This record gives sequence, C-alpha cells and structure tokens, in this order.
Amino acid sequence: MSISSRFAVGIHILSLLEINKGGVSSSEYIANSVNTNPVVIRKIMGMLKNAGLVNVRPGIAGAELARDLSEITLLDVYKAVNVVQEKELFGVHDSPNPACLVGRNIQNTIGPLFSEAQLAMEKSLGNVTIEEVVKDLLKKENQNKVDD
Amino acid sequence: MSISSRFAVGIHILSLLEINKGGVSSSEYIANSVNTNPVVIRKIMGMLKNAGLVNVRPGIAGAELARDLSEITLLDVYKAVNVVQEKELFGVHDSPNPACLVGRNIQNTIGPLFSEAQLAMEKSLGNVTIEEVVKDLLKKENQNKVDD
DNA sequence: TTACATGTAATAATATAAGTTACAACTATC
DNA sequence: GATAGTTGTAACTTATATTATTACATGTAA
Repeated sequence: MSISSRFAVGIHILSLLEINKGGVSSSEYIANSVNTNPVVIRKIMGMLKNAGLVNVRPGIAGAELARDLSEITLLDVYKAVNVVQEKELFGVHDSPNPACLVGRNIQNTIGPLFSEAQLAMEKSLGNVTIEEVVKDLLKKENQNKVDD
Repeated sequence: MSISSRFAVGIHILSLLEINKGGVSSSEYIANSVNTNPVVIRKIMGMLKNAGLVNVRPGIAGAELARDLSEITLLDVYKAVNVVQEKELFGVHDSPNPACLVGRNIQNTIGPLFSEAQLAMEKSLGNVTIEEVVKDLLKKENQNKVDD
C-alpha cells in the first residue's frame, strides 16, 4: 500500500513552476517533465488551485505560483491533493462484535492512537517548505555536474 | 487511501488473546469478535506467528501470546502484518523526465523527506504497547458501565 | 478412524489509482 | 467574429490491492 503519487507529482509541479519561472508552464509542458498525461496534471493542478497554491485560468496557457515558496509546506500540498483523509490513514475493520468486550471498545481505543501517529507524520511534512525542496534540487544538480 | 485494516485486526487479535486468556481462541472464535471470515484471521495469525508474536499450531485449536504484552508495541504488529513497506508509505511517480532538471533530481530530493515522515509515524506507533491497549479497553468498558 | 482445527491456494467482489479519449468552455490574436 | 490553442471535466479502461469466500490438504486428539 502506498499513498497516491498525486502528492509527489504535486511537489514536482510546484518545484517546476519555480524553476521554469521565465517560461510558460502549460499542462503539456509539465506532463512532459513528470512523464504522464496532461489531463492528470490538469486534475492535480485543479486541486492545487482550490487550495490557493497556484493560479491557473481556463484558456490561458501556463500556471503560476500563488504564494511565496517559503510559505508552502509539503503538508499544504499533501492536504491540497487529498491523498489521505483526516483520521483515516489507518483503516479500521467496521462493525466488530458488540457482544464482545474487545469488539465493542476497540474502535474507541485504537482511534486516538492512530490519529496521533498520523499527526506525527503530517507534522513532519509541515516542517519542510517547497523552497527547501527547490534548493535541494539545485544542490543535487550541481553535485552531479561536479561528479562528471 | 487507507492502510489495510489488517493492522487494526492484528491489534484486535492480540488484545482478545489476552482478555480470553482462560478460554480457547480459535480462528472461528476470533473471527466472530472481529466480524470477519476465519480464513482472514488465520492469514493474519500466520503473519503474527512469523513475527514471533503468537504461538499457533496446525490441528491444535487456539492461539496464545508468545511474548509479554508489555513487550509488544503497535509498531511490532504493524511490521508483522506487512501493511506498509520500508520507505514506501508515499508513492512516487516513476521515470520522470531525465532531460529536465526537476525530473532527474526529484526522486532523490523527495525520498529522504518522505522517509522521515514515515519514520515519525512509525516512531509514534512504537511508543504504545498492546498492554496499554488492553488497559484502555478495560477502562472504556468500565466507563460505559458507569454511564448505564 | 473420526471430528475438528490450522494452513493455504484459488477465486470473486469491490475500491482506488492512473492513464486515455473526447469534448465543452474559455482566451488571445488575426 | 473565426481560428488556434489552452484549461476543465466527464467517461472509460486498465491495473492493482483489499477483503471475503470456497475448497481442500495437513495435522492433532480422543
């Protein structure tokens, strides 16, 4: 099981918008970098737009960042692309037997524990900005040049 | 997206083994409490057995805990039932375009960030033992009695 | 030998993800 | 205003994973 790659693609898109700031970032252009279909990009872009992270308009080619990169965290992207619902990272079997002590209490006992673990993960995502991601992309790019 | 309920069921099973310590916990008995099919229980039980958490033997009815409850954490169960592979909680789009600066570096940049978030979640699970779960189950049971 | 349990393979039903096609709605420009 | 090119979106396909279920081999105790 893995969380949908929409999240990774969302990060890819925002990074690309920054690095291609001079040019026009159409869905086709972005799809070429991500290596997927332009429609997939437009769907994800729509989510990023709803979350106020990018500006896109029908008929007009190219998307732009709606906020400073230092004010967009991975958690913002994660929430924007809707990959995991609140308190639902961990699936729980429904309708356990109410005639059993464990069955009638397990959900209430497990729920908070699962929420806490999910929040710990999300907090970690909230500590990283897209600005840092872009800086690291450029750093890795330069490292590779030196290696050649 | 949700992590397979095998994890929740695994916790349910271990708790039930403790609370039903006096009786015989056959796969049918457990399935009745979880509200699922006995085969599902046997499959999960097999994973718990491989991880050294329970003792079960072919032909002999009933399973038993293989360790003290205070020495089994939620993380142990999570790993036992194999719901998330190492470093694979977050899906990443494969083969992004190597001709693009972002495309050829995004995986190496994102990877460690995703791993860190996953580890934060897993660390949280490692802080809770099944013993605590059982205590909370009993506590909630008594609270409900008072409410009646 | 019988009754009953676990182990496991095979299958079906369901849900979600990701890719794709098709087309409506919109904008700029000629 | 007609055209070319873009975004927005619905519909469909394919692939994969989960969960439930059936069937049966294997193992144990009485």
